[in-house]
Amino acid sequence: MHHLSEQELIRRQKLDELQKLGIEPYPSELFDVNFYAQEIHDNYHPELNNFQEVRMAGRLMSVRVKGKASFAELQDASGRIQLYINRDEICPGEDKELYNTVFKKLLDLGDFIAVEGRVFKTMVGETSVHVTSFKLLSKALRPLPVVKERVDEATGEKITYDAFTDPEQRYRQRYVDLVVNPHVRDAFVKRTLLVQAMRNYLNDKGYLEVETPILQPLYGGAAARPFKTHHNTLDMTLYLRIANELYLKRLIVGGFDGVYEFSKDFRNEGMSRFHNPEFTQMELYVAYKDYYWMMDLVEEMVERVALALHGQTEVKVGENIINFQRPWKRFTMAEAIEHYTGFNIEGKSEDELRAAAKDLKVGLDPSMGKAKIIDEIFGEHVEPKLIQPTFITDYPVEMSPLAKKHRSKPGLVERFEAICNGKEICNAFSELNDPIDQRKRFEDQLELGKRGDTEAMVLDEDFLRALEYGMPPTAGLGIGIDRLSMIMTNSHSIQDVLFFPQMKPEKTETMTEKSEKPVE
RNA sequence: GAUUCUGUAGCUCAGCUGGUAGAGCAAUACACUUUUAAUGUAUGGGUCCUGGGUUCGAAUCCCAGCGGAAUCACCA
Repeated sequence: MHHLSEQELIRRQKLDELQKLGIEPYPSELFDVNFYAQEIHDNYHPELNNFQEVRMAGRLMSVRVKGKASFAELQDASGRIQLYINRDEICPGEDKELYNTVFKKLLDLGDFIAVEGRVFKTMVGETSVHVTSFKLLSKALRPLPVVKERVDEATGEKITYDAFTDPEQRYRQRYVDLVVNPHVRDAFVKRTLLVQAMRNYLNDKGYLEVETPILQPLYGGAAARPFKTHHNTLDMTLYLRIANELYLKRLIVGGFDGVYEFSKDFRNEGMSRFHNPEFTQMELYVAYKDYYWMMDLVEEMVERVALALHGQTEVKVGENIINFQRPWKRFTMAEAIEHYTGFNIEGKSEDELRAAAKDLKVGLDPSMGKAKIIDEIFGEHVEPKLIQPTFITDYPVEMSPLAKKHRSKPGLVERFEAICNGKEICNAFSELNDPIDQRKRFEDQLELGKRGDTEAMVLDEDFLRALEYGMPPTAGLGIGIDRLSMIMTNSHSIQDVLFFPQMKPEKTETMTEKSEKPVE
């Protein structure tokens, strides 16, 4: 156990004293809450005399003792409400111990308590609960950070004092962050609303939410390095999925018309404010559709998400106001690159592209093929400039081994990405369903792998077998839930939309076995 | 991985060119029956991230390590 601070020792002493008084600090029986702080604030009217029998529970977040009466603040799942506690009402007889000792001395900030009482407005106009009885529900042995707020009378702005801001502590002890930083809680609620809005939209369309393997014998469906693990009984290598694309397509082969999955994916790559080793994508596959149709769906779905979260299509992100109202701009990749660099990539050889990249000061390494070079130019000179939601279409075939050849433009595939606030938020294609072509694309990937591309895809023989049985023409989509959440909640870092972002171990002693590097 | 910044009380932070630690909130005690960053008075609380080095003397200077943040590069 860690070294106990003075305050922690005092709280443990109080625990003993409570028990000596016959008060159980961690009672078992339920407490039947009938109202939350928010609904009282929203609906209490003194002239209606409503909320006269409330039972509430939550954390005690501040106490102002004023002699024989006290004010306190109770924080429940919806917010805070002030409590008014009068000694002689809590303790009608001669024995004032419940007020003088239990309430004033043995309760601490952070304790969970239950109260019963009636709602009223104080002389200053603060809606409060006049407490008629209270009960300890759970004693807190560690002090929470004490964050105080004041409303500036001149400007009406909220001023926060002693905010709990240290990023390391906030992420490592997210439970504390959530208790004392209401805006953190709001961002996570919005993330959940976002997922619900998408799920409702997809269910309304009649698509089937499914689950596919996270542990996969072959990793596929994206260009990324995987996490590798081992199954003892089967004595075989398994990978944590980097995508679920190939499994969802197998389900389309199996006869489902529309399937989707909110998928935790894992990529063994660098971390940054945009990247966490595990992240969430929603992948959707719909039979008999193409990528034009899918663009319409994405616009409609994301617009609906913005409306669900903000009640409007405009969302403030950093310095920008982003408007998700349909229709979004659409450019081909060649158009976009030419627009921002003046260079036309169409019909160029690898050497010509390499030379152009050099002129544009884009760093390359020798393992990069034609497609990768184009991707680099795009990533450097175009993507960061696309702030409003924009579709980029028609990618080089080499960088899209699972997308169908373009119906009219040789060397390209029917693929689009939506870019927003300078970052990709989704990736979609008319899915490649020609098994002969798919096999050739996998073989090209193997070649790239031999050239040193560690993210090249591996050949999945079972997936090819499925395609050989026949897959209908299908439109597919992957949409990054974390990225979209960041935009929709105006979050600077992915850590602000993940409850428990990946971090280094806290102490060297707690460090588990140092993992071995996989031998490739 | 590179560069820059950073680690002091439960929290937020001061601490100058080296002289053995400070504030506000929180805690403890007392007062106060409609306060709200409540107030007033008093008190306690520190492995100054860790380990070395320089020095009569290190929170401060130097080296190494551990943790964190920002920016940059590859990936969603």
